[in-house]
Amino acid sequence: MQGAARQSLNGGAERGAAGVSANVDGSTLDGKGPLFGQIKRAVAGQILRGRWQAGERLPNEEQLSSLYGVSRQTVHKAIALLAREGFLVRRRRAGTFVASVRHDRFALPIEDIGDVITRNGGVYEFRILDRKTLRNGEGLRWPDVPDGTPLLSLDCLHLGDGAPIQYERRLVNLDAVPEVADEPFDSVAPSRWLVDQVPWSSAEHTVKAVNATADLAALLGVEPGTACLSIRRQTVHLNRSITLVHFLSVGDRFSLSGSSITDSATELNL
Amino acid sequence: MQGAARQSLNGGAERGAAGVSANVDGSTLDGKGPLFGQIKRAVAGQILRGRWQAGERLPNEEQLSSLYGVSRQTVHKAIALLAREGFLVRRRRAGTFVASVRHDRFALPIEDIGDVITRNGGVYEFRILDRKTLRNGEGLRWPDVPDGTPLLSLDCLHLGDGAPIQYERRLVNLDAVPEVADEPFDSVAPSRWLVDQVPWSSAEHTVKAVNATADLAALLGVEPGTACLSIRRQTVHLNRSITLVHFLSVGDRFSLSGSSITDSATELNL
DNA sequence: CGGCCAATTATGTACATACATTATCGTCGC
DNA sequence: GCGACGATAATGTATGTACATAATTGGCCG
Repeated sequence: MQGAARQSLNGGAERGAAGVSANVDGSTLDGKGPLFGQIKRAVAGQILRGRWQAGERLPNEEQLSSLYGVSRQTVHKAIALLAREGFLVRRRRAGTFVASVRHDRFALPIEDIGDVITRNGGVYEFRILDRKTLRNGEGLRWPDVPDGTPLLSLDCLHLGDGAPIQYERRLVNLDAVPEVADEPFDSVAPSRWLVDQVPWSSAEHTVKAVNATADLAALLGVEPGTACLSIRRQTVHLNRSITLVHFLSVGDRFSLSGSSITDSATELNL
Repeated sequence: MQGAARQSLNGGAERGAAGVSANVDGSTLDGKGPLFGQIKRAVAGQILRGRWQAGERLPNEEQLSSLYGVSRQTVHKAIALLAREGFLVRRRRAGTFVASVRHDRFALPIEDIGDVITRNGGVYEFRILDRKTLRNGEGLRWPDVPDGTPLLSLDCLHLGDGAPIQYERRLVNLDAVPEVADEPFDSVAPSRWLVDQVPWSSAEHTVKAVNATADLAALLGVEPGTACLSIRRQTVHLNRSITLVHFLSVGDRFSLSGSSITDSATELNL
């Protein structure tokens, strides 16, 4: 059907011929989905199968367009996407190269702990252990926020089926989110509330492993020294620091898992 | 200069006029960088500043194009990118909507431990502690690979400035990567070698915190029970499992850090 | 020989146009 | 009223064309 669509799109004859010449070279399009996607798969396939080696230079857009029998823009779109996904590196005038270093990242979901517990069929609760307002620099300091800024400090415990899973220590910038001062957090957890209130944001994360202190161990109901996953997150919105939060989770009750960021291979069905 | 470029691109008069009409609506382009980027910033700005609320419907491409005084394709490119980045949701015939749920993920870099140490000015070494070949199911089992598959098993220690940083326990599928059998790994570490050999792949990861066992603690030179970051990674290439690796790192000598996957906000300078 | 400058080449952006695709909406007929 | 069905409105894809931008290349000149 897609093939048929293409036929009707561009009066068969010419592009049909071009298609044939492409096949000669072993660069066949599979006819599934949009043309640019077919080009992506074709090119990615060459790379994944090692026919185009790392560092090697690809034919230029002009050549690829005649090779596959499509317009340069269509090739451009496909190649530009592959470049954006990290498969290729492009340099003007120099050409397009198979990326040599996989600047690989893996993606871990940032999820509300409540969602995770609920999704896994558990019963989620949270408790606010402590709540106070203070000014930055008095007793503690949040480096990325000016001294004297009013802050809301929250200590919170998240439980799944009654068992403590995660301890949360949070600071919220009251200059940036003054409404938070009036929120009792008796039904909705702070993290959830913030997600709902502050529409979009970027964040920085650090993940490490720590041994539970005596206090923390008591809260989480484990032996002191138990390994805990520590996730520190700072959220920024419109260049203003919104919240700084530190999650501590019992190692064997909580983990992060995810797949490679470039789901291209999956996407590309290769 | 960009502004000037645009002037010369499209004979000043007409688009100049369109630009003015856009300004009336408060939707001014900043004139920095490519047009589609300006559109992205303008639209993302509306969202980030809450003028376009979650779930709300945007003007269609036609309207946006006359609003900003650019062609529909340019609008399309900008909007399609924002949609890909998760800011917008698009449905044919229905329109474009501000995404309500932030399907947020954060990205952590997967880097060669050697690179990390070297980049931080340290001296990197590694030692192969144990190397043997075996068949899957004999003594241990890698679930995603058929029983009986020949495997290479490697135990490896990574050191920074002489201090153990990370312990690596790895299985390599010899059916998928037979060349690995002949590689002595006396100068290049297994992870590095595999990255170089197996061109592209996707991977699954799990991160958690564990307490060091006595053996592990001895290897890493820490007290038994010290919190360690555990990263398990399974790599797949062309639907075949390549390698299964387990990294264990001393909590306070190693951490993962990264930023939100949608670096759009950063990208967009908002 | 070395450095500067101009030609060249490859990618990047923009517009116009056309047609494809897909839901939704409304209408017609039962 | 309700379902089928076609009109319609939105996004999605593809091509042609033109020009912008960047960087390599090579030649020219000192």
